[in-house]
Amino acid sequence: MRTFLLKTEPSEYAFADLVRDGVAPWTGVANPAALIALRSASKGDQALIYHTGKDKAVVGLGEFVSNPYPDPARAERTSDGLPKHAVLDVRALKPARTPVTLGAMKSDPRFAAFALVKQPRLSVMLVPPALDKAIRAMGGL
DNA sequence: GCCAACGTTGGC
DNA sequence: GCCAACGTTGGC
Repeated sequence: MRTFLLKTEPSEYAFADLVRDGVAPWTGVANPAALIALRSASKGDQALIYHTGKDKAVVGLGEFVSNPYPDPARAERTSDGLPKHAVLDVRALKPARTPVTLGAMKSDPRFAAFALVKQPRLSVMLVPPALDKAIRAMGGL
């Protein structure tokens, strides 16, 4: 089981919406690096859900309940003829007891090399196990 | 195939 | 609301 971080703008789709929906396809990933990360996920992997905008914090935990599959809403193909956009179904597991803020991660030297901090605009990334543990400990997840 | 112009993301 | 960082687009 690996853990990924998924960014979302809460005014568009918040963790609370995922809790309400139970399971939802994680759509809208267009950035190539984010798509590579998303395609590397599999059923059973977990996802730290991060709110951009005003919150700027990991606010909850989810779990992938499918493997990546082509986004049925997007017809674009790569030059190889493969579907360009991928989607996974995510199930809400639980909210963070305490949101883990970007500020808290930035001020913690363990996170210095973390993609969330180092690579602006990347919306899907693998979370290294040590940082996954740290975030879960900090957030009560 | 380069790269200038433009668009988007997301923290500040 | 601003703008830095990065992607994408399109003319050449």
